[in-house]
Amino acid sequence: MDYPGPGMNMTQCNPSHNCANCPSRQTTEWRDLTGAELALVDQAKQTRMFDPGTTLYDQGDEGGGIHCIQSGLIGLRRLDEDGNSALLRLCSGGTTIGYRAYLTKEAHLNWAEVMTPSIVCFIERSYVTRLLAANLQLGERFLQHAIEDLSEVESDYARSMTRSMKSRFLHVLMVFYEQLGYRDDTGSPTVELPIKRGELAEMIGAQPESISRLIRQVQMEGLLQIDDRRVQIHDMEAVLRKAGVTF
Amino acid sequence: MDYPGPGMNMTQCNPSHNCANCPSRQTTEWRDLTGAELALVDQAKQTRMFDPGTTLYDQGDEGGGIHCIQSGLIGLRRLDEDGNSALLRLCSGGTTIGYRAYLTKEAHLNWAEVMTPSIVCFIERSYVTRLLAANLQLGERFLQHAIEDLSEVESDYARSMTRSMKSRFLHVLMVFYEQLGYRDDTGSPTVELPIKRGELAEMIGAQPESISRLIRQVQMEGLLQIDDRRVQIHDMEAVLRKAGVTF
DNA sequence: GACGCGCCTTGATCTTGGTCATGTCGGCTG
DNA sequence: CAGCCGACATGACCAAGATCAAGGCGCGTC
Repeated sequence: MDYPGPGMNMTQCNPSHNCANCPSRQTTEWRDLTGAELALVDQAKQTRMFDPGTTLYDQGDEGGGIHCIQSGLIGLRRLDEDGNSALLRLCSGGTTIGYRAYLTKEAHLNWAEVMTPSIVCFIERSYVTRLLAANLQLGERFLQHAIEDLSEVESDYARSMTRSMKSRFLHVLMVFYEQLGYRDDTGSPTVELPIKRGELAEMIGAQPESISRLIRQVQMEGLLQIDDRRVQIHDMEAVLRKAGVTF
Repeated sequence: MDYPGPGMNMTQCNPSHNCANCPSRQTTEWRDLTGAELALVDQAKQTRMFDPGTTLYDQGDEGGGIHCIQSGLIGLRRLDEDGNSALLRLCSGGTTIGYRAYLTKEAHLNWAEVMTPSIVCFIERSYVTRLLAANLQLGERFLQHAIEDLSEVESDYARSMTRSMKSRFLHVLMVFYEQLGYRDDTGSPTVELPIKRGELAEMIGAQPESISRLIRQVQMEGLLQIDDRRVQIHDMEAVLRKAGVTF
């Protein structure tokens, strides 16, 4: 595991820090653990740095415990029998993944691939079990997480059945803008995409060539401009409308 | 509300029965309630019979409480801004729906339409809250339900991105066969579809015409035979393979 | 510098599925 | 019985994307 190089878009964190001062903890299930419980997690967790392209767990692996992303970007992929892969979701710092396989005691249904240099903690099954028994709110937090994931996937699913590639493409751009967007020097809404073209394609069930064509098309329509991974939105109104985003 | 007519494929149930002897209760979240808790549900619940085409709740409605399907078939639909509708899921007896809106205190994201004559109980928010406080296992049951729904929707979502219409069509037929299938006099695997063509189309994000064409196509390939709503599977092996079902 | 490689783009062509128009069948109603 | 309506089927045509093939560009390595 190399230390992530300069220029990478990630929070620089000391991997040997403890949970009590983890910048991401407040958005995780662990947010209402007591000091003693937190100390248990600290003692139990294995913190590691991962390079892009590496794997946290494979589809079919036994779900030994829970991964807690401190920083970076993790993609959850699903592979079907014919080798087609879909990128179901991207998870960044402050998210736990693998909780479903833990709770059902079944194998992972997805495959977790590191997309950008990441720091991820792993908490082994037996410790999670102890924590769940000790802290009743923890179970509620997992329920809440499951419900949020469910809402989001269900929306994505409905969208995949009713909207065109273009609409879905614009939608993922808007999701990235919501998470990472800013205004550039000229005041234009701008966002740096964290993933490459082929991965964008996998997010909407398209081929990479279609993404290229969609980019050209929406640029010619004057909706936005994409250079490399920088997206400048020129007509936010129209983009939101075509993406099917409600106000 | 008329009493469902003869010939409909539904469990005949006295709508004024109590939960303790409800045939569907063992598969619901209420399965481990105590006698006293069950009595509370009995007192609180409103049981009604619904005709096909009627609505349990609309997308956007406030999620007042939880619906518990005793018998019949309920479709959960999602409508987008342009009026396109997707049939996300079918729920039958022994399932609770609307728990997400209850738990998040937000509006229903979907729209629940009655597909076949159904008997459905409604339990008002305040009673569910009392039950959740009284019985800790109940929360776990909802967590379990959310996780099962999540797994299923995620699989459907991945399938919608990676597989063709034909594969997805065969897949829904297999799901129906799994739930309702039987062997006819000649021993052929057979299933009576509970919904019409247009609704099959909505389940896979297609148009009704495409379903007609798919039917003709798979019949000509010798995979199966469909007359009206009766499906006879001739080559189960091939159907399962093309549906992407793993053994 | 030459080469290879990954990522991206583009064009040509083909396939899939959508759209539109029309027709049939069966059941229901005046 | 005539007329109507909803569900389904079918054909002709069109459009959105996939597929296949080729090439450009940036970057690391020998």
